[in-house]
Amino acid sequence: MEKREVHASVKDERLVEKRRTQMIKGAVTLFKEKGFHRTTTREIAKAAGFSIGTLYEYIRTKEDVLYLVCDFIYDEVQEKLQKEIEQSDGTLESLKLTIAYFYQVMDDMQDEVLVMYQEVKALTKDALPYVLNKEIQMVGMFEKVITKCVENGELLLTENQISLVSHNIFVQGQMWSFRRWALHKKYTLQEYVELQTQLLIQNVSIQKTTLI
Amino acid sequence: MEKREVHASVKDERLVEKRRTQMIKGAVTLFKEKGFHRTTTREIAKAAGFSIGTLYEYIRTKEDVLYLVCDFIYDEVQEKLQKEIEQSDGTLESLKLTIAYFYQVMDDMQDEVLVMYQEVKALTKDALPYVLNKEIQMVGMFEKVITKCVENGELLLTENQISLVSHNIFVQGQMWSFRRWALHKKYTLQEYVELQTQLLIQNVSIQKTTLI
Amino acid sequence: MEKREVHASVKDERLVEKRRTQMIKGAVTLFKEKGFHRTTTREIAKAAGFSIGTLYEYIRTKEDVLYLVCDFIYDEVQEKLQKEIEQSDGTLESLKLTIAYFYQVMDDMQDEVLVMYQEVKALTKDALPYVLNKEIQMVGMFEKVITKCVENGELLLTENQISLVSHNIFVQGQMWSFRRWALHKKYTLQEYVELQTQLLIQNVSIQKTTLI
Amino acid sequence: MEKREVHASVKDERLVEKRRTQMIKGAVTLFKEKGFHRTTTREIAKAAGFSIGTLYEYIRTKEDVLYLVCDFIYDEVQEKLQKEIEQSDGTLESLKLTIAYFYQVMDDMQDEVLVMYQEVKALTKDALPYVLNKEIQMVGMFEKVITKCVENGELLLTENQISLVSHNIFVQGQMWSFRRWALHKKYTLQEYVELQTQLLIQNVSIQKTTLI
DNA sequence: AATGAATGAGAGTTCATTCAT
DNA sequence: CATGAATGAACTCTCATTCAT
Repeated sequence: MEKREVHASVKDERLVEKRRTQMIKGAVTLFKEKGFHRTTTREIAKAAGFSIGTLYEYIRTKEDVLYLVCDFIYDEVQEKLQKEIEQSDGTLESLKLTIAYFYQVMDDMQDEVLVMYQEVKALTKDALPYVLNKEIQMVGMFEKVITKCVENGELLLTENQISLVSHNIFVQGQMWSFRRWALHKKYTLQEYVELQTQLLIQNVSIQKTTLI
Repeated sequence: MEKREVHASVKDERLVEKRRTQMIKGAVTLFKEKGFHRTTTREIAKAAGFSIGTLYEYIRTKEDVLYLVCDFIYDEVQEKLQKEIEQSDGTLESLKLTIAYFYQVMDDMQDEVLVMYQEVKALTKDALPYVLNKEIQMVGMFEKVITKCVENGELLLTENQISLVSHNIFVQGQMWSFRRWALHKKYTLQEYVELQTQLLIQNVSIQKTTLI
Repeated sequence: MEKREVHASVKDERLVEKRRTQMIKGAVTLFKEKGFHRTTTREIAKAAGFSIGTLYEYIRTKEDVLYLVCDFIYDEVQEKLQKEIEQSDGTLESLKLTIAYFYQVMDDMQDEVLVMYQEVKALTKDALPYVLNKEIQMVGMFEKVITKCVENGELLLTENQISLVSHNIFVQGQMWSFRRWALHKKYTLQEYVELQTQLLIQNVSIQKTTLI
Repeated sequence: MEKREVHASVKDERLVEKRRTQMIKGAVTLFKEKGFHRTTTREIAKAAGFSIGTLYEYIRTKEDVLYLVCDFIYDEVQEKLQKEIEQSDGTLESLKLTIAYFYQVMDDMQDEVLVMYQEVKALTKDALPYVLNKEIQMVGMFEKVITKCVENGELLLTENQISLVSHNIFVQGQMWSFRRWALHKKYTLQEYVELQTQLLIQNVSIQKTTLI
């Protein structure tokens, strides 16, 4: 699925890139604080460091900002994850590392994740498919790694199970952000990763020792 | 934690109850469709079947509606769950039934769950604690059932694990609503319950047979 | 000029009288506190000790309340003044007493005077003439007393002067209410009366001693 | 006492000044006609010649308009009076001229005076002290002029009397506006000035001739 | 390319008034 | 006669968007 183009009046691509980066950075902070709907375009412009007039040289509507923010966050997460996943070799150990890495990214990008998670529904109908597609892609990445493990004989899972486990991993990564009020009190990131990994993987692995 | 009172100008408690039910019902439909922020008070009044003036006889601000909706949904879910959980006897079978029942409730109340899940963050700061407390209570209910199983020797879990598993169950219940675009395509509710239960419980149970 | 009739649905004249007295009393307190426009009909009803529905059994519009309040205050002041004035015998001494008495009434009815003075302009166009007429009557009362003094040879004033002095006396009586923030700090009522009387009367009196 | 700043979103000070002048002019006309409470913000905007949105670029609340109006009128009156008073040389003649000039200003600004006089009480609690202070200042100006006359031996008045006479002058100036329904029928401005001056000054002056 | 003043549709909320009980 | 729930017109204020400079 191709990227939705956000119209800019300004021609200089370099400048567009630069301004949008400023914009996204400012917007994330604001959205985290007060949510998309309670944030005004003026505030976004100000946080980005330019005037309201200038803001509208780089977007068409306020929702474009939200789209750009979501798009940016997905890309960021996906890019990071991609690199990690390419290194995965189908061993249980590498799967664990991938998951740990993903949770670490979720922790690093807590604010962004929270914003995205809470505000996607505010996207217009025509931006939604693109965004859902992104989610599918990301879940797909986990599916790929897990499938490798299964093919490798390290895990015993049906296709349906693979898919659901992937969803679970993904959502539990987000959970670290959106239920931080409960989880951060009880666990450090390390503990959280450790526990979730135990619950998710160890138990679905082919238990060699017990089988003997 | 005591309930936050929402002020009503109308004295007749019966009537207040009745009107608020109408209001909540209408509001849920609208919030599901367009979200809290895009729904106007006039639309809420109309959906509830009375005039804008009447609406404001039963609430003080628009956010009161959101609070009432959230409060109602929590109570509904909790009440249903409570009954089920009281019957649980600490066997694995009854735990499975409890989870299945919870997922069924989540399915029955899909719209409500989605709304609540997406709009809680729109609540005013002073309503949030009450709502988070509700979540803690509900997670606590699962903790209780699971603890029973552990004490019964049916499961082998540390306290930390019990807590996390409870969070997972709860979130995976909501998942069925908020990721329905992905999950409902792949699984029926029965399959979803079956799969999640397998992943969650069977693997953490004390595997009697394999231990022999 | 005849009294403007305020319509009441209730027939029992006694009751109407009673209810309106309650109403006026409550309204004065409220109007003093927050002004006519910021006072709601509900508040008036409550302060009067009955329901909003009952309030509207005794008036037709909110402005009727204001009219009744103004009418009541004028009547009260006028009645008191009338008695005093009838006793006036055209001596300077009795004029002074009349003025002192008037200022005393203004002091006793501070709240009412303030309300009336500040809210008359809120009266509907068709109530205004009646109210202005009341003012003319009251000024006229002073004119009469002063004229007596002039005829008695106690004062030397033209008709124009008599009229203006009467206005001055009247306004200076109100002043004691509406400039209380300044005057009450500096003077007691006695001092105020003394000083104003000096300035007003002594100096326009036929100065027998100095003429000798 | 420093001026209360009324917030404007617009930066250009010149423009703010200009727009506010338009606003005040329009508002005075409307307030005179229907009073502050019966005038809507839209009407004010329209009378000022711009949209409701623009109005709110220059004020924060409707009450700001009232404050600006009052502030403007006080400043206007005070400025005019200041110039006149500086020229006063302590002779009775110059005092008379000052008073005459003040009454002339009150006549020129009839509408404004009426508005201010009738609507000050509608100001928010936090604007009131500033406004009362203005009144004190203006009364103070008269006190100064009269004191000069006393020091000059032209008048024989105690301090208390000076203060009260100043209040009287001030209120009688306003009277010309707020009792115009009675006074304008009977007197021309000249006559009014003449009569009030006689009553106020001639009689408190040291009557040289009669003392001989 | 950047600015920010201007716009006005539309939002939340209030409250005088009515009328069935 | 008394009540108070219901009504909706009207109000203040906000804010996404435009466009002349």
